[in-house]
Amino acid sequence: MTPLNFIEQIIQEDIRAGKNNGRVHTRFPPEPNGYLHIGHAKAIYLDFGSAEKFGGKCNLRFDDTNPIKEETEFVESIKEDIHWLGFDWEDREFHASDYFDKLYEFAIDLIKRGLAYVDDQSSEEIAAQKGTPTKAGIESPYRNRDIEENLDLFTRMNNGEFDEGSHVLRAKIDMASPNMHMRDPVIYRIIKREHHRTGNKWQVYPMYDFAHGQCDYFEGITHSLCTLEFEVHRPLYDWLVDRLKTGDYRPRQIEFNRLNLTYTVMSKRKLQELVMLKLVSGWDDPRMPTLSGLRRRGYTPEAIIKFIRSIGYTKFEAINDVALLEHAVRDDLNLKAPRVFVVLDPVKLVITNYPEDRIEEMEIINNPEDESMGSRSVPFCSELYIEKDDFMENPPGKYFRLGPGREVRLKGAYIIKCTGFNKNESTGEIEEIYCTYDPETRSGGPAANRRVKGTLHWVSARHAEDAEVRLYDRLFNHHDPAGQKNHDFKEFLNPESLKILNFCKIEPSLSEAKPLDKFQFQRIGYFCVDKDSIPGSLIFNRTVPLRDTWEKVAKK
RNA sequence: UGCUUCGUGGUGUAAUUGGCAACACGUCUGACUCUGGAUCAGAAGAGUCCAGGUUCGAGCCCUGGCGAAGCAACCA
Repeated sequence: MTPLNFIEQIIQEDIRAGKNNGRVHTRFPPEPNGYLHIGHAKAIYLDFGSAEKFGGKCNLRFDDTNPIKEETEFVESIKEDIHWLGFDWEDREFHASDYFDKLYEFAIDLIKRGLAYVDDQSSEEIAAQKGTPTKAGIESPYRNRDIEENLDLFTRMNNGEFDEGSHVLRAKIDMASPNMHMRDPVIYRIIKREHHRTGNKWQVYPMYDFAHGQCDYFEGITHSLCTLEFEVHRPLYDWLVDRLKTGDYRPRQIEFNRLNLTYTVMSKRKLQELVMLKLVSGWDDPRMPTLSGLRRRGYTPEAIIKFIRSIGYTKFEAINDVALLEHAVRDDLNLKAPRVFVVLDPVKLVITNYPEDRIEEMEIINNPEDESMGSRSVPFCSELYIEKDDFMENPPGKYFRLGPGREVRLKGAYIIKCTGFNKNESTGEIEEIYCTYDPETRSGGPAANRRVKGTLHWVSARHAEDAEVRLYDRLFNHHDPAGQKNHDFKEFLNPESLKILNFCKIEPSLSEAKPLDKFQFQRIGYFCVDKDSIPGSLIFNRTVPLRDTWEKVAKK
């Protein structure tokens, strides 16, 4: 049992205190103006997870109060991503726009109670009167218009009689409040744009602050969980709910820290910028922290949830090390991903004493972590490919792989000894390596236990197929690209975040792999079949490399 | 010279009627291994932003500082 986070503790106390008859009902309220990212996954896990933990429910509610920014395309991707993560809202899919009539009525009610007024000033004038955080604002000349005039003007605003920006409806609260959000906030503005759900029914649309708490109230939400930047909105949230509610029930807003990850950016605006400027291939580019990007990269929902559980929920604005995310996905894929042989950067290896016309089928275990995943057979012959990296002409002592005169194990096959190599003298490149094999050392054979320093993966040159492999790395080369004063985050894009390898050699069993299938390329990393693959021309995305201690040794 | 919130190993999170600062990631050893993976064993690393106070005893309570973030969209 993991201990309850501070929000779950509050919920538990509310239940004990009998608030809202002990009900727990949360909501996840995305704005359909972009794709969900891993920060949303943190909110989703809290919203759906805590409801589930206390026997409550969680609604999906699209916060679609601004028709300029929102589109149906995003609604579909958001639903797909939530389901992918493993959560379900059953029949409770709502939209803020479902409540436009009720919100409008409430606005009328506030006007009638003398708590809202129409302001004819421009946004610049209103902003100028708002004051600053350290200086009180001044009241609008329209603040004390009479109720009938307000009613008439607001009605005409919605009838389309006025231009956008010419009038707004404001709540009448306190222009001297130390909280800027209480200084007569705008609650309705004129927007003459077709809404993706209500069409042209409305000419006025409520602001976020005028919609969120009331929608919570209409839906019977008990705990409205959001990120820290809404902390200063809470007095306004409560002010509005207080004027709307008729009984004891009331929703409660609680704020938690948003998710920040090192070496990436998390704001929707910045992600959108990367997409628009084509600095990435799209919202689902495998380097993006979007859920669709992570999915395409090869992340599993289980890995994402495990990561989110490990970072917790607090009020401290943290930047989480992406290494923790990478650990979570390795941990998950280690148990799930079948092992296969793929040579990324091939060099030909010829076994000179192996009969040229002979082919053996080697039985290879699919996953040493899970026997139930069985085994497969991999063809072996006298011509193989191994990694260029796995051979050195003059290897240092700590190098456990192949070099002149050295012995290594070919995994699942034989021990071989290097007898020579062919080097292109003009380029310095090794073109072919020559070895002899010891027939007694076949895996499971009489001399199979002989110890050698290294084990290499390989593929048969006569059976291998070509594939494209995309090596993804961190999108940025600064741990906090968005947090650098006087620098645009795009300055820190990592020019090596994608390397494409075109003639990688894959073992024959992989030819039937389907998009999203995940594998461990033995000794290299975890990879996932890309959706752009077509039969006979596979593309693999690197999810994350294996922990590689040789790489560390080599750097020293 | 406002309001709100936050300061615990490198990173993140615990320590819930005050009781030896714990866990995970990362780092570094070593063992094992037909993946330089995984697994196993171990180590280093904070005395809790600072200064006072209450107390037998303070990360936790009190006072005063310091530092950081958010807030001045007809965005959410």
